[in-house]
Amino acid sequence: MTQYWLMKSEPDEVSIDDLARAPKQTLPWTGVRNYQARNFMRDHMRPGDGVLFYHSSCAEPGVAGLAEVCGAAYPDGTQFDRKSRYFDAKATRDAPRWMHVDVKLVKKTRLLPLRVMREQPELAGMVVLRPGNRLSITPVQPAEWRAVLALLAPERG
DNA sequence: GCCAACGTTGGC
DNA sequence: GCCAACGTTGGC
Repeated sequence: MTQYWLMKSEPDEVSIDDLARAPKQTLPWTGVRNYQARNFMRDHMRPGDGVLFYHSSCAEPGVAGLAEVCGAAYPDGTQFDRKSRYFDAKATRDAPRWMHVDVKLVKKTRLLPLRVMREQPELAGMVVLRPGNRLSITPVQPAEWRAVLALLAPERG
């Protein structure tokens, strides 16, 4: 059964346009260094799961597009790379600590600002909107997914 | 740049 | 295993 997720990315690092320009419009979701977020990718994501691609830590945070999970989780190469800011000295090839999935663009949408999302009663329960939430990957309920898609529908301008 | 929230680390 | 200190996230 398809599940839905919200995945945060800083557009200065990886934006929805970067995803659109990537080969096969697919990028590996590297650099996650939080166990809960890793566990979502490793244990719960399935190919075809829906992803809200969210821009964070920027002038206008919000949902910038739709994407989907493609493939199962596999070890994050950056944990072994001494030159990477994501290097993890405690990770080994035999016992990798950090796993990630690949994410493929479905479509870039107009921006749905966080500010607008907060105004929607049907989105009030979204994990990402909870005060103090810092988790970079959060589950999205089917009803929340449908509500976001409705808010992004072109006829709503 | 501020600061609240919260995850991680490490001493005990 | 507790918990204080510290670092990071991320909206504002």
